[in-house]
Amino acid sequence: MTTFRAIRGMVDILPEQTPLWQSMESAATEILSGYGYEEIRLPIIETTHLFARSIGEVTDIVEKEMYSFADRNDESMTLRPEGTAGCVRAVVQHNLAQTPQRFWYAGPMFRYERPQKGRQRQFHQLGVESFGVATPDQDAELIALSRQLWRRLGIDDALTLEINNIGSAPDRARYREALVSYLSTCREQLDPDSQRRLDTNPLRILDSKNAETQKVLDAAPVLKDYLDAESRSEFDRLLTYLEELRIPYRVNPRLVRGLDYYNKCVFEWTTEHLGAQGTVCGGGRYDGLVATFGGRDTPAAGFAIGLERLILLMQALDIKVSSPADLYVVTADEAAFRHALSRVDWLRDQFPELDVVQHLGGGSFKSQFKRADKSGAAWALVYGEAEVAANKVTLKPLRADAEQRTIDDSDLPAFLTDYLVEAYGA
RNA sequence: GUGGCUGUAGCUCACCAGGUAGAGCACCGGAUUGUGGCUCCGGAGGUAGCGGGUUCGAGACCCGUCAGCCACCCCA
Repeated sequence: MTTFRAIRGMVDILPEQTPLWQSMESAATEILSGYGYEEIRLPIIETTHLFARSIGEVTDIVEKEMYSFADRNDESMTLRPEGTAGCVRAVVQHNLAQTPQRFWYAGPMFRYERPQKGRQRQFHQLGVESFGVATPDQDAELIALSRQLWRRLGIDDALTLEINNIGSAPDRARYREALVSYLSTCREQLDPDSQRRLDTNPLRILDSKNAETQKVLDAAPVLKDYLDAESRSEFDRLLTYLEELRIPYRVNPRLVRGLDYYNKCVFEWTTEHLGAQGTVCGGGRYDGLVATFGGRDTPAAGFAIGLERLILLMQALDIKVSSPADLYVVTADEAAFRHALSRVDWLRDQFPELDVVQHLGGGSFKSQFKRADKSGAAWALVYGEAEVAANKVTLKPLRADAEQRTIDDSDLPAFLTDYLVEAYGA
């Protein structure tokens, strides 16, 4: 007999965890719709070409991290490693961005990496994308929105904003040339990874963690000196907006994102609490991407949140949520169960907001009450022989320190109405 | 993909020059027969990740493999 396990890097989210996920998701969707962002749902599989084109042929994601396979028609398909490419594809395909648009989506992403804390092969992202606004007020809104979410979740203090201006594509091309010619003179002093990147993706050398490499970089040309006046003044405006919003930030001139489509403002929210995988949220502007997918030239910006990392952070900060039941129904025997069945069913119709757990599987009153206690329910509804005979029900408080009482069936709705007001202020 | 550490009950972990496994929590039952939470008593649950080797004998030693963790790398 073979036993099965989830495959490497694919993680089950168990019922114990889902309340935390749900509370995080509902906070996020509330905030997003509060800002006027609309949900868009996209396929998990796209053609391989779509990702290679947008993320970049020589990026690590495309070179070695994609789950790609030939479908039955021998076309190369890929499980999406990120969401922006598919979103932009949909925007172009359906011509959605004739006027400015705000979208969001959430779902699983796939990258073939070595699993680690905060890094899985299937993980979940919440993506937020906006199309059609070229000015930095859009970047500021995206950052402010994310900060609202951190506040709502109670993790605001644990996150810091890093931000950088990587300029326009032509700016970066000129800088790239200067950087390559400088680094080529001291190629020997670079770590092997950086040497390789010199030919493929030189800007990524900037955020190398290698100490020797960083030393070499200290004397390297600075990206900022190659930026045009427009992107500089836009970046300054963005910083002004952030100050207006009282969002602390750190300008990190070596913050370079690993996806080729970014330009101008890029940012990351990072934390110290998660070890090496400390980036919880990352994004920036990608003004050229819609056009490279064949759409009308449309400015755009967005970010993605790593949801597992958010959950990990909430757990590190000991943030808990729980939603125990309201009522737990205890019945003495088969006859009492049958008696209670239609009454409980009626209750569910009349009070849909109540969480009612009915005890199943029989057992002694004692064991049923033990379960009732463990369910976290506020009240036990007890149907015993006496209650059934007299059309009554016993209400036993499980949380509060009070006496149980027995009331007529007909008084139960009034009791529950009062309970709901008391418990939820409804 | 590279290097290091780890892998014993559902969970957190112990034991032992190598002589065929234990604790706490959780779970189930009981302590005058219609009542939980505390306490006490009892019970169930492990082919010691998997495969191979050394040995009279291995969970303990060796090799392989799978998985997790940490760092690199990468990014969310």
